[in-house]
Amino acid sequence: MKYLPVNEQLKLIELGVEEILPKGELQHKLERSLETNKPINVKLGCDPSRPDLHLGHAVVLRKLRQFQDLGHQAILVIGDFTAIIGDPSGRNKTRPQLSLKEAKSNAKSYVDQSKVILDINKLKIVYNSEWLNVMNFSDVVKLASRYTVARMLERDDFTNRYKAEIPISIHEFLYPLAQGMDSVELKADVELGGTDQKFNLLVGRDLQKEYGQDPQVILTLPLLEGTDGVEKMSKSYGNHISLLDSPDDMYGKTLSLSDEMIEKYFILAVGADEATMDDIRSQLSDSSVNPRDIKRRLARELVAVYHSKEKALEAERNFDRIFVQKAIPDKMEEYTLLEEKQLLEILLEAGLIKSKGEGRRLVKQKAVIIDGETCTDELFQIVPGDKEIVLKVGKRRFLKVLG
RNA sequence: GGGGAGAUGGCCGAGCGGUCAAUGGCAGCAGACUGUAAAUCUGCCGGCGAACGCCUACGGAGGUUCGAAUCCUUCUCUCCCCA
Repeated sequence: MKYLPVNEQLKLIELGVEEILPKGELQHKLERSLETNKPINVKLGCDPSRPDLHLGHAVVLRKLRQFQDLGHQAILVIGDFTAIIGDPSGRNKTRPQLSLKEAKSNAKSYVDQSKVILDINKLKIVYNSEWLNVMNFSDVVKLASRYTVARMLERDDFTNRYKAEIPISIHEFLYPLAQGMDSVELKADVELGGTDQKFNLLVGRDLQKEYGQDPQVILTLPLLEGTDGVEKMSKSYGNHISLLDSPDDMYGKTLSLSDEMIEKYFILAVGADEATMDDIRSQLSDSSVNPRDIKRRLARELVAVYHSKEKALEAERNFDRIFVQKAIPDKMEEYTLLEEKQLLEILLEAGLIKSKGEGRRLVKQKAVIIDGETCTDELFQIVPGDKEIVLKVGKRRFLKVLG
């Protein structure tokens, strides 16, 4: 493997990064790697407590990919064991604990999805239950003795919860230690994570020192806010753009972002280079350019990254048809009607509404459209006929009813 | 071990025997305006039912009462103070 000169590697690595601690050490490690012609170990832990990945995860995954492209060894640690503890980071509550089985099955789909970003052939995938699940109580005691309560309480989230009199369970203190053991086990040179992971990453560093290892360099990446532009992207906040989202959804959700997020998304989600960013920034500050058009470009590029260029253009055409010309999409869910049925019944079965109560409300609010006509009758019946009927609920829920 | 406080809808938080499917805020949804932006305004916001209404719900289980989120018993959980 031929490596780039250290300063060039550093320049790339630093892109879009929040913090590198300590930076000098990273340079050191890279220099040594160059001299010995050996890759450095770059670790990224993932929490398989949710089965699907979104753009927030993509930020760190892309950084890991970058290390792969630079010729280094990327290690994806599936935190199947740590998921049964539940990461307390950034939470004001104890996390639900998963069973090892649930974690494993989530992990599977996680790895599948990460193929979009990572070079799976060069990726080392490990499960931390391999070493954590075999530790016995005395091993845990020994491990726990290497850290103090005061240091644990340095964490904001613990301090805040403690002050707010919100419970903190003892096992939550074990989370950073467990994650740190991963670094020891893997002899990680670098560990990546979101800024909310800083504490956990530093604990890994400390533990490596305790175990006589060369401590890892920690590299944190900014957290990407979700479509609401406020909270960090998370499925539980419902503000995420999933890597599995269809091109249409991905495009649409991107356009619903607030303008302030455009720049950040270009850097973190698209991975735009400096030249592109200069261009984006100058357009954003130019009052004659409508931010919407820059956002459209963002949406196109985003879809192109996770799907393809063609899909991106198609998504844009669909979007324009639906939201600009207010027409109907050319592809939509279909429903085959066998007998006369109530409209609400159909919508419920097709999943366009959550309950009939919701459906009634929507009809009252003039949000249900049948073939372009606003429906005002909650009890409307649909009879199977020769021609298809298009049902629309709200702005974006469509259903084609076939007779 | 002792003493005190508390557990309410997705979240925060009122209510403290009927008028409570439960004030208010946030989030969400729909409509208007737009660029599926922001801001703003309006409406909705447990389920079933065309509707009178019925069912489920104020940590769990019992009980008192014509009637309980509200009172009692007990269990579970949390926080605080003392040892």
